[in-house]
Amino acid sequence: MDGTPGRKGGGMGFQKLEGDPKRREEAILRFWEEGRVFERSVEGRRGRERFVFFEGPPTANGRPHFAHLLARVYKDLFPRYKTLRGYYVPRRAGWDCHGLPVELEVEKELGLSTKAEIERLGVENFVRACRASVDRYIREWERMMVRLGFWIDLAHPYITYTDAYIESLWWMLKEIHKKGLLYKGHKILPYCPRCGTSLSSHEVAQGYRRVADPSVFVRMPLADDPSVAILVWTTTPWTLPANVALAVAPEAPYVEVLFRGERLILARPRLAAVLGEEAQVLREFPGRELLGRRYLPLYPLAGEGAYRVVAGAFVSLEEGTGVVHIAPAFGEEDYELGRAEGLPLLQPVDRAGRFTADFPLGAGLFVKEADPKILEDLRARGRLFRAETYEHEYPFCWRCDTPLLYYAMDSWFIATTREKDRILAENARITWHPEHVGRGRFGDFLESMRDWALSRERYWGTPLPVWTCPSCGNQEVIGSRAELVAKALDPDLARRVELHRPYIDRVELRCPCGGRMRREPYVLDTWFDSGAMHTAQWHYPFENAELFRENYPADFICEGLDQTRGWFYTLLVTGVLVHGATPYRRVLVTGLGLDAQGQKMSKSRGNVIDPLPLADEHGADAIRWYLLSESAPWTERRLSVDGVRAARFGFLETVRHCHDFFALYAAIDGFDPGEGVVPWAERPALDRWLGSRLSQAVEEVTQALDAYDVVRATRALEDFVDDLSNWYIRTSRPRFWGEGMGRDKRCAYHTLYAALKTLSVLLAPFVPFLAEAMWRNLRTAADPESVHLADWPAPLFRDRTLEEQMARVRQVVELGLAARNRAKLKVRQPLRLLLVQEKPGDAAIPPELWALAKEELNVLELRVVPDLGAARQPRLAPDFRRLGPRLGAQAQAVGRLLREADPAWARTLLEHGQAELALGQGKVLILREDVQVAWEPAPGFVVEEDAGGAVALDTRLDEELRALGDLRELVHRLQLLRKEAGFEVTDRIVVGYEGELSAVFARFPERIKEEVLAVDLVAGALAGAEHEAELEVHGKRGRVWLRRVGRG
RNA sequence: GGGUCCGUAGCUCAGGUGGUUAGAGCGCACGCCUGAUAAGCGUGAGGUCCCUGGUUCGACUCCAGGCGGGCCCA
Repeated sequence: MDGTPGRKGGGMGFQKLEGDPKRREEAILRFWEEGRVFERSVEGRRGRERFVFFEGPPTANGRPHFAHLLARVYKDLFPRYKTLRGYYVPRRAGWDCHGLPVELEVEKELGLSTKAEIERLGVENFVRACRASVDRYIREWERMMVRLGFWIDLAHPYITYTDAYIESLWWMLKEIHKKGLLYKGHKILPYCPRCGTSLSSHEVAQGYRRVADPSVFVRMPLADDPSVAILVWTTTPWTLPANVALAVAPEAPYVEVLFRGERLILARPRLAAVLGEEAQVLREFPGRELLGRRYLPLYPLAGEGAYRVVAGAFVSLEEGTGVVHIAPAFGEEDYELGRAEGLPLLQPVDRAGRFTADFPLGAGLFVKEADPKILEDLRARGRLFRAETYEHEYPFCWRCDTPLLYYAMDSWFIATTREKDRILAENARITWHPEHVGRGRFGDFLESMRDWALSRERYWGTPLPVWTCPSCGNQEVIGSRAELVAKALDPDLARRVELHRPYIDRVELRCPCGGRMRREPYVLDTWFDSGAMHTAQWHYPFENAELFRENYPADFICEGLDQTRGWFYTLLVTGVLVHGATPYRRVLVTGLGLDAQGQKMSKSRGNVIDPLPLADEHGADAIRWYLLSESAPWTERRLSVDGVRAARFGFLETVRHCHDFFALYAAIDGFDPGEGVVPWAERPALDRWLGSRLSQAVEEVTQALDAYDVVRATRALEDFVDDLSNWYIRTSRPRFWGEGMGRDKRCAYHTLYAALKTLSVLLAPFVPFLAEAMWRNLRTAADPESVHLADWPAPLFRDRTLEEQMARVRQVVELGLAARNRAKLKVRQPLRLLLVQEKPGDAAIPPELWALAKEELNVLELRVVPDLGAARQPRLAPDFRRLGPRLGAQAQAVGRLLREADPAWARTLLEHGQAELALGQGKVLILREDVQVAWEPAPGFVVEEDAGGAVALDTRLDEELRALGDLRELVHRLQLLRKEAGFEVTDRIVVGYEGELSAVFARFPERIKEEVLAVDLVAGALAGAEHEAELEVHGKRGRVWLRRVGRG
């Protein structure tokens, strides 16, 4: 690695890891780049079974933020994991470059807001700006992906704006055309007046919002009897000028009522909701009686055939009045009905969403802004019955947030509905995580499928490859550049033209009739671009037929829930229509990213977190671990910086400390992993336990990842690291302190080494930087250079008995520590005895495991006993229901004596079932049944008990224990002084002492020398001392001097 | 209105197929340990497991209904 000032030890030169996440990760990034590690991790598996991953291309129109990372971490995790498992996992980046989002960004940049302004600037200039904008954002994304360690081939991405990509899209469209599924139609479509184009259903789906709209009831007086009015309801008053008919349900009951002096007609089921109880029903009749009745128009813009009542199958009796206002230009049902009924089509609104001169009252106003004016007018003319507001979901343009209008438009469609069954059947073959999205949300969406409105009247997009002859109406769908050249009037132009507007529009085709065919001036819905990547990324079928075949379908894709209607849909549809089968087998759906307040994190809300500074502060690994371990991928996530910090300090730093502990001693001892390996079966129980736990971790992580259960995998890793750090290393520390390299120490080294090395591989897919840093430090010359080039580990062995025994011992330790805590006796004070109430299996636990508990609890003896009788004493409570009747007046006195009874006497009673109690001059015979018993600790004992067991701690101190306590305390102080003096852990010293403490030095000279690495202890002041201090241990004062004599 | 998910400690979240006393991390309080040390550990306080009803010997868990929230669709 880089210049970490680690201690160089033996041959391996183990070092502590760089502690600063930014410096550590940047060093790893350099290593990866210089060593082409990603490329090698892929190429090294060439020839093995493939694991196919498709990258859902980010839209290159904004900077990446924290919420974007959510799917990204899983998109990186699984390919990395599969690579370690031995699969060949090539994966290329992709960039979604076309479409409204990009145009919008550029419009903002150039200060444009209408299509007219774009035309004035020139489409060529505009399109050039779009490409430049895309290129700029791609670089931002690349920067983020590199820094966070997302491994994907950024050098060879698929880019949707290239001619090659576009050519593949043309080929696909032609295939779809050949199947008769491409058609031009005239339909009512959701339309964005600001962008000047229609939108497809999956685009509309992105933009629903809850809004308050007017809720308006209007009177429509009958032409032949204006004293009676039909009551009509609408939430879009601006469509009223285009009204040409009213629709009723012919079979439903309608009523004419008297309400506050006027006569009104509405559906019977709506009466109570609209008019309350007040209305008086004059007559009831079926809706069909109203058919053909004429009414007085609000605005008489239409001529013949308008303003009559017609039948509508869709009329709802659940809202409004049961009479629906019909404006064929502004609603799909209205349009269809208008065609069927021969109603005129009024279109008083222009393409920018403003009223035309046809409707002078609102001329020039945006329709929604005209609402108040229309209402005011209707009120003044007595036509307004009631106006309220109404909260409902209304679609807005998913990009520019303009309310969408429904317009009758010419548009090109893909007849997806004709292949619906096929698409549904293919969806059934996809494994969804979570399962309910595929069946519920996505399945439902497929069920309600509509034909895909494919064309956009815009500029920066894949041009629709359809040419039409103005003279004969002949149409050609072009499926390749070769075909274009062959049919072009100017083949030379066709050969070199860029396949974008405005260039492509200059290419004209020769029509058999002799006419000059012009291109239909549309571009494609950009979702077609990304949805077609399964094919277009290879420039198939013009190139790479083999690659295409090997990579279809993908084994795994992963994107956010918002892609249900987006990429998941268009990918599936294009795949099924063109290739007849689903393009992906398994999909992992990630949830929305919210901010700390629970608001969706989005650029427009301004609540985004920039991942790069966060990565620099806590590390990309911390971001990853946070996202991966906190909760299931598909849950909605509140993203917080605190969570990232917690992931770092709660887990990653613990891992690093484990590694650094090893590195510290391995360097001192010159540990060589190739030497003196002791077979696992011959190692101490503690080591075998860790080996078994390690194997358990390997099993669990493997199973969990195979099941795509990431949280379970991270939990298994956290549990293992906790055991490693808080039990294995904690209890093994003294094993690393001794001189030389004895057998036990060797076992400890090899065990810890194996655990850390395997751990680094297990961690590699999750936290690739830290794992790499560990691996780089731990690997031998025989190991791959990078952990990401290693093989996934297999479990070594499991010893479940040993795992259970260790769990039991740790439980005893917890109880013992709790007892100490209760007794307020610090662990540094040695105690005589811990009694453990025996549980099944205890007898089989080997002494070396119990020894760990003794050590941890600092007791001289640990004894497993059938019961804790010796440590407890009974306390009696008299049962007056028995004593009263028998003893009468004496009962109270006896009761008092029983309560205060000597424990020894009480024990006799319990053992023999009866005992005599001295009462005054006489005696009373007390039976076992006469008392209730509560057990309390005997003097000198503390008993600790929980569901898992019970222990009793002997808390009595004698002279020896106190002396040992003094010793331990003194040693502790001397260690602190060593640290204070800045000595290395290997420095040998001489200690001088004087004062009351001399007694402790004199009593335990060898123990002290050993513990504090002293070669000599000298009574009195020490000449040339480097450090000197006043000490007090348990009331004994004194003075000590420390001096180094050389390194060990 | 329909689909779907969620509702568990102050916060963020776990809790196959129903089973003693509902957990973790963070935060808080108290303490411990310290040759991993600008680290580590333990203990404690803190819960009507959204509500109501049902099934059951037993429901956080299953069923029904409701309330609240998110996303999506009409």
